[in-house]
Amino acid sequence: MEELLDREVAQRYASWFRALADPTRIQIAELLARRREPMSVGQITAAVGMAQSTVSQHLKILAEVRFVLVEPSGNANLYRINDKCLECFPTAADVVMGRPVASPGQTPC
Amino acid sequence: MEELLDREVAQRYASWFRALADPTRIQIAELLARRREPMSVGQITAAVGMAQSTVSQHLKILAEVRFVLVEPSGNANLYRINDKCLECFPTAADVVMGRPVASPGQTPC
DNA sequence: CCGTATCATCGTTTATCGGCGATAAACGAT
DNA sequence: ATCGTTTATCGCCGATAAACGATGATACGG
Repeated sequence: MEELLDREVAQRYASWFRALADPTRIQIAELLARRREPMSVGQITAAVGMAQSTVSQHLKILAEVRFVLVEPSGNANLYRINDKCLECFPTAADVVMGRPVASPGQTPC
Repeated sequence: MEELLDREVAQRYASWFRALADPTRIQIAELLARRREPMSVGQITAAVGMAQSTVSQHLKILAEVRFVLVEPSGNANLYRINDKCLECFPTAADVVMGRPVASPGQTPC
């Protein structure tokens, strides 16, 4: 009879980790995080060196968990890192790995 | 021609995130992190409420990335959280999300 | 030595993922 | 209105993952 982390919270965290459970998405997220400015899908595709449809799919997955944000600009779609996740995601990693957090029992974002 | 995070580093980070890309493994890791003491597979199985073989498989995945450590004790196998990953994993999350890190260009562990 | 307890591994089934090419949809410009 | 550009979506495939039951290995207690 051990207490477990609430299943729904675990589900949410798992979805965040799953979004980064692919090396290409890691590279895309890190790229967008380093250049703080938005990038078009074409630029990202050129950088990654994979098919455009593949990159678009990865961006969709990253956007679903709101690690990246979309902003249509004229014809192109611009993606940028979500500054809020720059905080809440590493904090979630702390929680899972057992590091105490400022407001206990609260989800980090 | 954009610079990307090195593919091998991205692969390693992705393998870490993938290990936590499942709610059951999140719960197991958080449980082991909260109780800092080792637990047997039987105890963990009872806590999780899934088949023993399933829990064993999850523990194997967590152990492969060394988030948890195994220590055979008599008959039972005791699993505990790896204190070193309590540091390096959230740091990896920082790197991916673009937060500057103490020694740049170095992997966190 | 035998039985029990504990855990890992194997084989199976079902579902999801990651990649691609092809196609559709939205838009600006001509 | 049509064309070219840009992005998203669809269909497909091989590979991987998650769950289970059954079987196998290893240690302990009679």
